[in-house]
Amino acid sequence: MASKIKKSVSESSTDPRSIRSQEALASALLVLLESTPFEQLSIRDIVAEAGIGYTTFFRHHATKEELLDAVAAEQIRCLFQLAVPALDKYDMHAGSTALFTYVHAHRRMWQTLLVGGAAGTVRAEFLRLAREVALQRGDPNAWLPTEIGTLLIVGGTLDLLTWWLRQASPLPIKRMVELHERVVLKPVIDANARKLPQKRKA
Amino acid sequence: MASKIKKSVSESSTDPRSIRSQEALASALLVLLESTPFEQLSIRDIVAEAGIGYTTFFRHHATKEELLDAVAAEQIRCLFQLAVPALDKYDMHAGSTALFTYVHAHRRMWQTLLVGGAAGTVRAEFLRLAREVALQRGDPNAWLPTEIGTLLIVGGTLDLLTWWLRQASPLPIKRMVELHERVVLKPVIDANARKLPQKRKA
DNA sequence: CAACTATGGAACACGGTGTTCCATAGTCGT
DNA sequence: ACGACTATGGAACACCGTGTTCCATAGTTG
Repeated sequence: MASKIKKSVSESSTDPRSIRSQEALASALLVLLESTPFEQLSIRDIVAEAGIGYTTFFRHHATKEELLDAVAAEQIRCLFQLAVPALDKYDMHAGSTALFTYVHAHRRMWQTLLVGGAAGTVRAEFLRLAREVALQRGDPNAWLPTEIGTLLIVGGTLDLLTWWLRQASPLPIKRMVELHERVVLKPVIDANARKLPQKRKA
Repeated sequence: MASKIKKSVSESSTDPRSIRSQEALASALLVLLESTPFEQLSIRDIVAEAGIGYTTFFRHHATKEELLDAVAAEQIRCLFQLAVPALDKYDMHAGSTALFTYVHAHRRMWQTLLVGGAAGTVRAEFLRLAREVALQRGDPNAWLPTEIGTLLIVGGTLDLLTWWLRQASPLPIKRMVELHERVVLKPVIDANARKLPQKRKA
């Protein structure tokens, strides 16, 4: 009882039992998300699927949203690594291709994360990550505010991905990459390259 | 007790009392949304604000989501009317300007609808309306699938609006319209118009 | 083996949902 | 103004999910 400063539930102990519980919760959530919208899941559903006790849930996460955040954040980090090059004018094609290829390879999982009720959370997390990168690279003097460029690229990319994941017989990766580059990436990159808010013609 | 086919709560009676209740609920929701995220609102909160009985709520809406849908749908229809011309290549500027002007005039309300927890619902409803329009106008042979064009324009526009509504000291309407046209509308319209790669110039 | 720690589970308080039943007050046709 | 109709408010209720506390137990570590 020495220190009572923080009761943060994210202690992430190294105890095997703790780790097992955490992983059981994470994969249980992913399994359930394949058949049920997130909002409709109760904590009891999740612990039942995970095979752990109800009380134990709260020893790891304060709410089910927190669990979702943790699960989604990890998957998103993976995807984001691949997507970053797409922000680079010269690596655009490679980045875009890697992105769609990866999503296609894990189609089912991304359907549950992007098409289902978790979409809002996922989108927010992506934006958070993207903002970090954009802050370093962004040109403060660009015609297009960095914030907006980030917003439109992340938003457009996720919209495109979500649409793609909904299709019963989806367009080929090549085609999606082409669309992505031309309608999402290129317009923003072009707008970014254009400086000259001051000297306006006529 | 003759027919029991449907218990649809959307009877929308013409009885003055019924109408008063409906309107009280709608404006109560809008008031509460200005201070509280939608998910955190209980039906009890809403009926208290509206000054009607708890039971009465269920005589008009099965869930609070249904109430939100009804309220949002009406506001969205108004905004959409103004936004439609923006989809037209030649009315683009007028449509875009009308859109941002209208939102600015009702800034507070659109903040509650677009920035808060209702954002998902609003986005979905916008898309639904846009799809109707796009289906009639869309060229099935265009390089860009109509669905995707719609998706990107609606998504991009709402992203832009949401960002704008978040700003403490927002950019002027003129500037937003310029951004909107160049980074959201133009790229899609261009992609729609041509089947070949094109050289864009500043 | 012994100290530690995570777990499972029961019991509980609390709050929101949605229903039923009924007395009452508002509405409408005549 | 009167009577038939209908929406309302409210109480009582069943039900379910959340989140806590307490404690016995099983797993972990040295």
